[in-house]
Amino acid sequence: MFADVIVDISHSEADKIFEYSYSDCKVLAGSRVLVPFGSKTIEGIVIKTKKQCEFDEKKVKPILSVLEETPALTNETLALSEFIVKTCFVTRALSFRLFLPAEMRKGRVREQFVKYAVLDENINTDELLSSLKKNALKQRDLILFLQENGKTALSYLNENFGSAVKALTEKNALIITSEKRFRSPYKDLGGAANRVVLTDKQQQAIDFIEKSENLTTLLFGVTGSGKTEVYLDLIDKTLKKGKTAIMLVPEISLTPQMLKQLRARFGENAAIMHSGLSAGERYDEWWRLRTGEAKIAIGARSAIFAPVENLGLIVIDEEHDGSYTSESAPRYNTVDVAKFRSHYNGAKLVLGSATPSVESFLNAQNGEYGLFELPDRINKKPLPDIEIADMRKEVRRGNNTPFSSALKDELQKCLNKGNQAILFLNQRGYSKTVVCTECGHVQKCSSCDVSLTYHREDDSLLCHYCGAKYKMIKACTECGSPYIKYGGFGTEKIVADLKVLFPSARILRMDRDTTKNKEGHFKILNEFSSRNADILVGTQMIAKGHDFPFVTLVGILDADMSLHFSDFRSAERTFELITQVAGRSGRAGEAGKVVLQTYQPDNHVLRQAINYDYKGFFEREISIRKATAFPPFTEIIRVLVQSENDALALDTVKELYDEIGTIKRARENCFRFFGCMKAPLKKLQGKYRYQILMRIDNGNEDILEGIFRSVNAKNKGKINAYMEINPNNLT
DNA sequence: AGCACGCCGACT
DNA sequence: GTCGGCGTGCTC
Repeated sequence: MFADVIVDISHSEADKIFEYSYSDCKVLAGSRVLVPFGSKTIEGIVIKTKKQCEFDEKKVKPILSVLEETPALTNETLALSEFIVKTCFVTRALSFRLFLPAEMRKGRVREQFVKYAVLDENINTDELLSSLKKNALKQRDLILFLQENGKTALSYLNENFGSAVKALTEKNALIITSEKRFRSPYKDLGGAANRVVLTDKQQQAIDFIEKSENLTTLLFGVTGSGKTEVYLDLIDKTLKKGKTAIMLVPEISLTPQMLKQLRARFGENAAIMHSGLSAGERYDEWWRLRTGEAKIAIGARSAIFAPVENLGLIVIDEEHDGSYTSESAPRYNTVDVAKFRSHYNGAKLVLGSATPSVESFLNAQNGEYGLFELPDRINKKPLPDIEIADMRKEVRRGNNTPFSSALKDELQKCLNKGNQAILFLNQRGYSKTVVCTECGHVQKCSSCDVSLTYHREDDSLLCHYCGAKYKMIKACTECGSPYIKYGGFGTEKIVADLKVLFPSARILRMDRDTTKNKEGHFKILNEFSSRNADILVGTQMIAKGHDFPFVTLVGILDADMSLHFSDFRSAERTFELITQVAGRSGRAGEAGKVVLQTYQPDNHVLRQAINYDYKGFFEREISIRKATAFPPFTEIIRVLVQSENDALALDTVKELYDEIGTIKRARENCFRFFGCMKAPLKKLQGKYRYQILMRIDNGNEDILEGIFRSVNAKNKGKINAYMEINPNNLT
């Protein structure tokens, strides 16, 4: 017999089928195998078995061994991997890695086995008992114990019966078996599940999704509308039908509270796939899903590749979230992968969001998705009032602090009442830039084309792009002047200023710097939710998911920041961010309040956000996208070329521009160049970067293949070139 | 990805 | 004359 094998080498030259022979019937499609390849032995995956081989039979080598008896990939995941190869332009080896826990490759994790002992059934226990010496009481007890309890862990017996175990083993009275043990994380988190009675609206949502003719439903519900209960109930129902489910949440939402809730509700049926797990735990959770012992896969983006069979439901919570698109190859789109699995299995797909991506909402309007709305908060509390603070007026009045007078007043009121406040600023560090007042020189990173951020905590200058750390300067590095000015402010400075304004307030800061150690997030969130602090200052990461009942004030310090990105999605991002952050205010007790500081108070995105007018925002945004021919009506393609050698990178990008130009000429009507230029970040981590931006009309994705081949051919030596489709950020 | 084979420049 | 630079090609 022969097998088509893909070897675990992610290189275009090795990205093809290699045929091997075998006689062992354990070789199945999807099996991981060990094969000789050139002078080495490597791992590979069988994609097909067959009776005839197409290659020169004399040269075909045999498969050395099958790594796991259960094939790691199923028919579905094999097909899905083909889909990834075709749509993400990656090698098959790389696509397979999505489906396997990292620990599985190169045998990095040893499975844990537990030994059990049981009395040999062929032995007459009465005879055995009477044959014992009178003082062999322990052996007697052990026999009686095993008679009563049957198979028991050897470690337990050794602990309680000591040498008697050894004695009976020597008499061949015991049969020792070894069974695989699964480490199950968060096992102890269980507790009583607090069953919530569903509201009529939630029940309607469930009925709608189940009865809908569309496989996909967009569940459009404001923050706090109880989407999670809808998901959990749907999962319950899926399990009762004997099917499996996948639930995806943004990485940041996988809090211990959430895991606890899920464990309480689903017990061992849930497998949690989380970056915080140890290698062994992750590996075991994967196998629990693969063997069907666990039926629900819960995790961030990558959990969409969970090895479950008989899939009945996929839930993607916070569907619009940026973390669902992969930043590195394979650059897959999670929603597209979910659609593939949903179609393959006839499984329902639920996309939930308070601020759906314009693409999803358009699909819902077109009737491609079902649409169900949860317009009210579950506690009937109105969404908090958002007040705009015009920072231009503040500056005119001579207020150069990061706080508008409105925000200061509200903070004071909030603290007086003993409530909590959250201040949001998407900039960590103390000051964004360090500028010389004499010559105007701005301190820059030596390997990136960006200014350095001052971090007062460790008195250093950090590059937020490559992580480089420099000593804080005493004088300008250009002119030697000691007069240095700070430009722009970050979370560190906000905390420092707050301490002056409100000396008795207890303040916490949550950003990448304060959460870098393990469980850092949870410690801060715990401190805050147990009311050990009054004000929480933070970046992006405080925006979603957390429910703090005593927060009555949210301050958005610089609402404009995300509007300035040269990205077709910046309006969408801004709307989403404001809605998410505002949703943290007034969740339980009294009505919440939001102060939004901006230099462009008339901006339509901000106006619509403060009125929670998603549909108004959508209508406007979608008409702009249509008029300007941007996604979802077209696809934006970006080719990036980078090299430590500036001239080489420039030459290469020009060559590529010419080559792609040839492709374009054959398809003029649906292909447009935006140009060939320096990347917005000309230099990053010591590499000079150039890009080609272009766009193709929907339905012409076949063009991508040719572009990809051109781009990939440049990848050798000191050149790194890659292609992105609808990139999330243009840096 | 590795490793072999192969064709041109600086030495024991 | 050889030793060795890494450019090109192959691995079932």
